[in-house]
Amino acid sequence: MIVSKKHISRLSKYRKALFRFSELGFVKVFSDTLGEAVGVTASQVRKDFSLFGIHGHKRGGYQIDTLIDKLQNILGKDFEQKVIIVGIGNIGNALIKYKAFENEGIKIVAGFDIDPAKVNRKGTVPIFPLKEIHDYVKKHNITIGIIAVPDIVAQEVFDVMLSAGIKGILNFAPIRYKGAENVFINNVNFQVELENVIYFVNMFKHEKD
Amino acid sequence: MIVSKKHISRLSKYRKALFRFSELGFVKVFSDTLGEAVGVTASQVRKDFSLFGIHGHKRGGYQIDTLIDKLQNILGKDFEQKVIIVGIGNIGNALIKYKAFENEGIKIVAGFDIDPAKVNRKGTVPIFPLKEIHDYVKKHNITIGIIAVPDIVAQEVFDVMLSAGIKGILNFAPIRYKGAENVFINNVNFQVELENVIYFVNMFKHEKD
DNA sequence: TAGATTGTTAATCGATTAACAATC
DNA sequence: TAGATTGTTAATCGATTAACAATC
Repeated sequence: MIVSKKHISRLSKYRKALFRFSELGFVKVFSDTLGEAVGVTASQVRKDFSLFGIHGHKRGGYQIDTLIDKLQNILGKDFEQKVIIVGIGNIGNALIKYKAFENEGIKIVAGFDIDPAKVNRKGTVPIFPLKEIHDYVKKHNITIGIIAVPDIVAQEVFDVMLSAGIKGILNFAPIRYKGAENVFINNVNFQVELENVIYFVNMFKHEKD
Repeated sequence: MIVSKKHISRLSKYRKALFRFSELGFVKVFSDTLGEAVGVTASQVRKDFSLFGIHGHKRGGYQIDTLIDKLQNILGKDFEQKVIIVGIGNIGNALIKYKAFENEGIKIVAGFDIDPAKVNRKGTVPIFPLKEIHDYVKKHNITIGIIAVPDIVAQEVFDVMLSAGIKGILNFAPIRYKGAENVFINNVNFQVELENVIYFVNMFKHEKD
């Protein structure tokens, strides 16, 4: 079987729950306890671990610290993951300041924007002109980027990022990219997510009639 | 069959593509054209429409404007959807300023925060103290809210929102809420989304060895 | 009419859950 | 040993795709 986004999303949640358990002083955990903490079945937990070659002890459950180690490794927490971001607008800025990344081995090392007014080479996270992205990415061996630019320029920015060597993108522009064969794209679309809430709330409303 | 998040997300994308087609002067569309534009199969398109009672013409495809009308109705675009947001930090602010909502029948009508320094009753989007949320939501009959507060206060904020009458939440706090039986929650988790990109890029890297 | 496209049913694929033998 | 839990296989569930009769 092949690993899917759902698998990684669950591993991420297991990891988080395990840190909580560990802080509470627990040393081992059972699949049903962990499943309950994360909101999945015990079967799901064991199946997921099995897929990634993670083994527990019959009757003894899983050792929390070794489990965390394995998940750290799978999720790329052994090294700091360097990420760049293009588009220093509202969302770009929010992500740069997003605290959760810092403690999670994810570091936004630089931002890029076409607007010269946004450039700031001396900030905690330096912001460079977009045209410098190629050299920066090559020089620092960056493979992951975030797109947070307006729709109209998204394809153009995407092309530049790919040619610079970016292999994976977290994309906030509601766009289907052309030439996306050799790059992993993960889309986040606020409008779609909100429209889901709107639909299901309205459904519930009408159900009651 | 029951309607899922995936259905609504696809309808949202069909809708967007249809507006593009319409602007280009097209009046009808076939399931395979629309599918290609959105990145799904023609079967999927027809199945989706069928589920929502949307009918085309054998041999004649679907009339774009009536199709748009139906989707507008399903996705709640007949009326302006009023939304409140709690937590006026980086993400909260970014969402308030997010342009895409404005043209899409979604309006963030008010923000709430515990920090008195954030309060601003006269802004384009007024910001009120959190304690006023109950009265506001009741008075304006709001059912949808966004949570963009730090993890530690998220459950508390959630409880207040529910007691005020909120029925659907777009949630940015990486938290599983207690007492979430009668409310629709849609979670957005930047860390998990980025960890997915990291995992699949690293996989690709190691595959090449 | 011949050809093309819908709408729906059947087949396939994938993901989750249940069951249970292995075993600590 | 008896009881509990893993790890894996089988069963179920759900979502997507294929196929094709209906028909414009």
